[in-house]
Amino acid sequence: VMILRSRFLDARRKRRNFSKQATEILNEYFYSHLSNPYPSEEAKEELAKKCAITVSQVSNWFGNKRIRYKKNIGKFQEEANLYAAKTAVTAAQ
Amino acid sequence: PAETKVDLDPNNPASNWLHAKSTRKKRCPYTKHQTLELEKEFLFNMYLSRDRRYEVARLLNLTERQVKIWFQNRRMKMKKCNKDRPKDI
DNA sequence: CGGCGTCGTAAATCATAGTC
DNA sequence: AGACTATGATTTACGACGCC
Repeated sequence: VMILRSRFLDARRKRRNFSKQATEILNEYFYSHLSNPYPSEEAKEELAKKCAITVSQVSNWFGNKRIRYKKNIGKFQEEANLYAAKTAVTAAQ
Repeated sequence: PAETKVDLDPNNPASNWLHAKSTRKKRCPYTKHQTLELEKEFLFNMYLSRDRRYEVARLLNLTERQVKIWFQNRRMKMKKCNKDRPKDI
């Protein structure tokens, strides 16, 4: 039992990348809240539901995204423009 | 008029959400031995008395503050595990 | 007031997935 | 296959705030 338990916990590190749609949703939120990319608990829950992942995973994603973005804004410029354009189109209609 | 340089801070992207005090100690991963002993102590009791904390810190060559924070983090970890996996195995 | 509690996070690091 | 990069998760260390 303890072995099974520990294996389950270790399995958290055997991750799979999130789906393309999930990453899309998270990025849309991140780049449309670039001035304050800190979703509230409620917003996290909604994102988690839409992405079919856990709230913890949403928190992890934003933590990683914020630090990696800040560390190299240039590298994310193209991505930033892409999502900025996308949300602009969405807002337009 | 090139102006091709990347905007590290001047532009509007507004990365005002910077954090991190300059005085913050760099994260220093603990050794297997330190972690194992801390885990054993945690198994014994989730909350540490002042005396016990002093002893553990001395034995593991950590500061009392580090031991205190380790226990705080460990309790949060336990809580998070319970939240992500409510059911029993 | 002082010290330890939780909560949310930064930053570094880990471990594996994905790509070339 | 192997080296290298991307990415999700975990580990230290605090700041903010709460309670006694």
